[in-house]
Amino acid sequence: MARPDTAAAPRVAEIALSPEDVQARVFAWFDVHGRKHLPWQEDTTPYRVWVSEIMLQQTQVATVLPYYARFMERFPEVQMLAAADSDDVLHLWTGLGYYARARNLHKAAQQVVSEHGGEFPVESVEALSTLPGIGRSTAGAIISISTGQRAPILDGNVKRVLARLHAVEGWPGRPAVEKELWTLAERYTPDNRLPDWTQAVMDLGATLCTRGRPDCERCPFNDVCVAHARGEEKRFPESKPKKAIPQRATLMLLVFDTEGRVLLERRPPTGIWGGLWAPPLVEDRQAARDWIAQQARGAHLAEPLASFEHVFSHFRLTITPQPVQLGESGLVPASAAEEVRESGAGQRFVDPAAPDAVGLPAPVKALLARCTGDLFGLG
DNA sequence: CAGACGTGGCA
DNA sequence: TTGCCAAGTCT
Repeated sequence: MARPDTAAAPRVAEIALSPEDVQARVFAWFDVHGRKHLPWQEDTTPYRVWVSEIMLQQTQVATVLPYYARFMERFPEVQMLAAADSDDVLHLWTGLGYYARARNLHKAAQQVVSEHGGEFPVESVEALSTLPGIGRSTAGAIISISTGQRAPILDGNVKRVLARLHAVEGWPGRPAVEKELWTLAERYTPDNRLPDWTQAVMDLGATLCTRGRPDCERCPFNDVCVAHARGEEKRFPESKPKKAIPQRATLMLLVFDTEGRVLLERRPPTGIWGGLWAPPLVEDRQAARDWIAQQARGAHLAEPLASFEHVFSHFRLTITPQPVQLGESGLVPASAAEEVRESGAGQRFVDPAAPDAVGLPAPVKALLARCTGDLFGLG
């Protein structure tokens, strides 16, 4: 009679290969084509692997490389990271994005030192996952790479490989689909060579089974891959449902002191650019006037110099820089700047030419460079 | 569960 | 120029 798995479109198609066969092919491919000399592969302590895995979340290897080098030079051991000032950690993360990763990294380091005697709890995925910023996949990667214990991973690369190999229907962001992929990841995870396995499956996805132009010619599974057999490798994994992104607008107050330095405020610990430094952001001109009345008496607003649009994955932000002129003529009287400077904690002036001295969001850095140039041009 | 959270690369 | 998305986790 009609079998349900062929009558209705199956969510997951099976392949004519045992897990042992799959593992053997992956290892054979990895031995020839895998990446074996990335910086975090040289000395696979839990700490070094952990830092790399956090940086690599939603971030490509080429982007991470320089950040990882600077970070490990500054914080070679977890104790040094735990003892560091949060500004130093954020500074090293400037430009990498997803700054909650840096905040969690710092917090987790302190937990490892204070609650685990400086040793990462790598005895289990569950124990490791209690640290902030470490989810199931990152825990699996750290454990398998640094200890060799059997622990599956499911990052974007592995999702793509498995979704194509088994023609898994649905967007992997949906929990039900992700669950199917975890089941497959668990099935194929071997009992030996765990560090190689974890690196190999990610390499396969990152260098061969890529999103845009999968190189099926060179793929060790091109004879069994269901998506490839259907000529639909580009259709898997299915993409996220599109949604119109909302618009947000904000004014950025550019307050300068007599030395041409710009005022920064520390942004709230949560939300966009959380914990980083940026010029004060306000809703509208009235809020700008209120801010000035409170922070720098006697100042007045000038016209905006330029506008800047930054597109995040989930909203579009229009930033209109609002220079604040203090006093009657020229730029800023020292007395007024002094007033602002002393107005509260969480504020500081920095040289726009060297904004990297503190953690600063990339778009803000670009905007500052433009606007200060314009402003001084008026000079 | 669905949305929030960055940036740079690429077509 | 615009849209999509890359080694995910947290709320």
